[in-house]
Amino acid sequence: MLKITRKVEYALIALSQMQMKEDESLTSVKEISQQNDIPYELLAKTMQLLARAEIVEAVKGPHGGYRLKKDPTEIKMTTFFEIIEGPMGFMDCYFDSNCDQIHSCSIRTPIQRINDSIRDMFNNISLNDITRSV
Amino acid sequence: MLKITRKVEYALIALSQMQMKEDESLTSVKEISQQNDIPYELLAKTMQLLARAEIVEAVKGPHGGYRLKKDPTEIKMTTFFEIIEGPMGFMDCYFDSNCDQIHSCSIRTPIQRINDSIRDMFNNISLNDITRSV
DNA sequence: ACTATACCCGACAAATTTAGTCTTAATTAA
DNA sequence: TTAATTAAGACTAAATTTGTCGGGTATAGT
Ligand code: FES
Ligand code: FES
Repeated sequence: MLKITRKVEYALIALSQMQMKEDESLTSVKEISQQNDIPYELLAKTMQLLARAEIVEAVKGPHGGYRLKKDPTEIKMTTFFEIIEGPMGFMDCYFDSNCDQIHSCSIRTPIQRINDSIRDMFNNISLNDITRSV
Repeated sequence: MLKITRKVEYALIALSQMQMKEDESLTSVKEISQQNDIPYELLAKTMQLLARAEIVEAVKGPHGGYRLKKDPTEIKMTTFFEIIEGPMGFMDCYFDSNCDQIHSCSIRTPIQRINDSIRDMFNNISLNDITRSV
């Protein structure tokens, strides 16, 4: 119930490796997947999500690959998670508000508070906090 | 990836309702499941978990049911979650430590930190913080 | 003693979500 | 032109969550 998914894990590993390299240098999916024994296709799709969100920049063709586009210091983990997995909520009732019991529900408010706390927490952790080498 | 499960949700609703009643009074699974439109069998199994963990006390026979056994103020949410769902970790590698990459893994330490933050957070929220009426 | 009502427990099945695969583009360096 | 790379989406497989079933045990009321 509080577990990171593979896609997030793979993305973090990838970005972490990219950050260890020189600024403008490119890293290919093949490289990362081989070095870390990550399924190529899955990592590829995940990198595409990051590219669409402009976290990384893609360069096609031979010797192509990805490089960082945004400063990881400026990216909140909340944002990062949602890029990869979509909206993040501790309970369903906040997104699909077609919950019948929404008026009578006794735990809605306190769960909402927890939800906010979790978001606060991840708003205050940057991508760089996880992917930096030091 | 950060979502409460039904079993936890149902347990919280149940405990919340029980807390609204008089101290020694009993509440049956049937009662809770009907009033909140929760699948009877699933709620029953969930209550059994709480009974085994001595969060609640079961009384068998006609007019039986459950009553609170421990003070909800004294129960950490971490404990509560783990009673219902088993060990809670942000990444698998902490429990089944048969991860090949555990030595070379670049994100292990930072993820560990997040894991600790989450646990800290839920160690500082009591069951009562969620189930109290006021 | 019998019966109805409650909790107990584990095995099963269905539904949902996550993980992984495959196929077909589009781009570009050499 | 060819090989290497990203892009995108459909598809399958595995894992997890959710819900069901069938048989127990205990006990209050009669
Ligand atoms: S069950 Fe939907 S708001 Fe509580
Ligand atoms: S992948 Fe297992 S410790 Fe990082």
